[in-house]
Order: sequence, then structure tokens, then C-alpha cells
Amino acid sequence: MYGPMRFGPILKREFYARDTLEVSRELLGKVLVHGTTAGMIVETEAYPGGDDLASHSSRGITPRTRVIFGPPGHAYVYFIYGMYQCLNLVCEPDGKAGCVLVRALEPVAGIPIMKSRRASARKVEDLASGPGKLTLALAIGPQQNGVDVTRGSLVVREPAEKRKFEIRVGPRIGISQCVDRPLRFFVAGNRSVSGGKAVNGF
DNA sequence: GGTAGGATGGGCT
DNA sequence: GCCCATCCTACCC
Repeated sequence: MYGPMRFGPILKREFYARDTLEVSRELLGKVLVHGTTAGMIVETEAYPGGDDLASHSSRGITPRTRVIFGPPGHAYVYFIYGMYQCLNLVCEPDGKAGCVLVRALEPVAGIPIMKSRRASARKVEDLASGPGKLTLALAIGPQQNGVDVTRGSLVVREPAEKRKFEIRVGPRIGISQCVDRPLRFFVAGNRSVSGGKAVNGF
């Protein structure tokens, strides 16, 4: 690599101001950057709101879910299972709910720092191979809830060079409602995708 | 290779 | 009081 932050342009707000499923699919292969750490997005899930009871926003606007109804291109970070944070990116036009859960990254930059934050990870591919793991690896927490991801220290960029990959689709992980909707998207065969062989078929 | 059980605390009914 | 958009460890093939 020629420099630690040599990526393409930041994704603009118009990228996010679209259908949640479309954005979920197109985020694969983009690079999530926070400070000096970065990873390529290899797994996402769509949470379109409305009648999708698995979506936090399906029960309406609350203090927690307010950001999901706000302008696109912002981060929705929530606390789960008493110890982890999950990162979502808000989609759809302002006023309409919809967000994408970023579920896994392939580490690209700042790997030594990520290792220090993820002492239990044995391999580089496991540093950010899950929604709770990637927020630890990139030090994303409640401070980032509501921030604009089209400018500032937490952004999504085009990759330095585009790679070809096959996209697979399946049911979302860890939910109890709407379990049959195929709203999980991942890069086929990528070692950083969460879940392993049983879930992903490789 | 695989899985069962526990950690741990905010959000909402 | 119950429900989680999870992860890690121990343990078992």
C-alpha cells in the first residue's frame, strides 16, 4: 500500500437517500473508515421499517429510533445485549424510516490498532467479522450515534480499486420476527463474513 | 469441525 | 419483567 488512507471519494447523501434494500446491496465492497482504521464492507442487513417488525423503527419514533426517521447518510448506533454496539447507516428520504445494519468488514487499514482493541481475535479476518466486533475494532460507540457519515471522521468511501465479487442473499441473523425475509446480503466466500460455513454455505 | 450457556444492561410493555 | 439486529469460553466430537 502507498498510504494508509488511499481510498476513493466519500459516498454522498444521494447514495443513502434511496430504497433500503438497494443501499444494503450496494454498500458491499465500499470502505468504512473511522480515523486511521478502515475495513471493506462484506455483509449487511436491510431494516426497512414500516411493517417489518424486526426493524426498531417499526414501532414508531422513540428517543432511540428518532435518527432512523431523520435525514439519510447518518449513523444509528445502538446498545445491545448489555455490552455491544451495532452500527447502522440511515437510508430513505428525510422523514421515512429505513437503515442498513453493517454486519462485517474485511480489515483494510489500521490492523495493529484493531488487534489491540480485539485481543480475543486470532486471525485478521476475525477482527471485524460481526456487528459487535466491527464497532470494537473501529472504536464506534454512542458518540457516533446520529453523526453525518458524508463528512467527518466516520465516513464510507469508494474502494481504492474495485474488486469483482458475487453477492449472496439470505435471511437476517439473530431476529425472531420476519425470519423468512431475504434481507441479508454478503460477499460470497469472504472469510470475514459472520456465521461461518453452516450459515453461508462455504 | 461443531454447539450450549452465560455475561450484562438499556428500552419498552 | 421480558426481550433482545451478540460474543466468548468451555467442551465435545
